Amino acid sequence: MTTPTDALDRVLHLATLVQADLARFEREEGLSTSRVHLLWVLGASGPSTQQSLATALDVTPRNVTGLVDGLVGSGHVTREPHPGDRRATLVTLTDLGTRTVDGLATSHADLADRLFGDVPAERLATFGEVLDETTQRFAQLMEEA
Amino acid sequence: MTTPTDALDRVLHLATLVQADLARFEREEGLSTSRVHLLWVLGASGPSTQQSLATALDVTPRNVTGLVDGLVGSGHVTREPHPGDRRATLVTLTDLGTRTVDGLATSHADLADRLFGDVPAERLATFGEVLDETTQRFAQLMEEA
DNA sequence: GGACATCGTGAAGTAGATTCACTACATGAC
DNA sequence: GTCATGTAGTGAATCTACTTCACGATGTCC
Repeated sequence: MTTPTDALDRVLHLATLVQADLARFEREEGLSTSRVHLLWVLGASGPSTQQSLATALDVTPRNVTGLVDGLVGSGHVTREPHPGDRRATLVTLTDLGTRTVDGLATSHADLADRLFGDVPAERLATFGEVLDETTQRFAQLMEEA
Repeated sequence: MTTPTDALDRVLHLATLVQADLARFEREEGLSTSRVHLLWVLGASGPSTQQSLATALDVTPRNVTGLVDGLVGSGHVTREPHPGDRRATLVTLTDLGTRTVDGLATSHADLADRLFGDVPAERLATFGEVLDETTQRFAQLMEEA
């Protein structure tokens, strides 16, 4: 018998394990969680201003300055002038940065396959549906509060 | 159709949302994530030496010193002499600390109920089983590496 | 051409975390 | 007993992430 608390605890437990795997990736690449997060967002959204990165990462613009400083230093991104707004800079992935993001995506998909690849389609569908419903329910709870 | 990557992403997404809810709790209590984590461990294991806390939290003993300093200051824990080992100190929850841990447990169970309480038992069972199998598969992958 | 908002960054400070060195105590060998 | 070695906690110094506040340089709109 699975209780609601069981279910939540297991979700959190799995998430913790996956985060540990991410930490391994970070160690191998010599990058911190925050910097990898920034690279990931940059890979998803393309060249971005530091403002938009700050919004996406939910941190202050000042913090992004520091993270980008580090990533410029390690050769993962460059600061390019923004065409059309001389206040802003466009943070852009270098080849190294692109390879890092690709590697992360590959490793992520790989892990997903190894974890869920053998689950029968029907069970996986139920699993996904329950998660979806739950996430929606969560959003609803947030609105009420 | 739910793909393995979908499934993993949704798990991570839900975990992120739940963590946001935890952050709300922390703000309300005026505590940081690390300190709440320490309180939680302390609640689960009872009075502990800083060494064992360091192991449980997977941080250095020096770091525990700082966290306990803060929690002593806020009145959530006390440092008691260890009976039988004068090198060690026993970190113990105060009444306030106990109430905080209880509040966290309640809020956690509450959230779980609101998220999973309406899921039919059979679907919830499947959900729990898939998570369990996956977590075990993860442990197996770690051993191989 | 002002008034006002926006983009990035210097300065200063907080919290979590680390390593290294050191003191106090414990323990087992002799 | 005492001596060697290991363990518990902490001071000092340092790192990263993060914040707020102030400020200069641009953009925008009437």
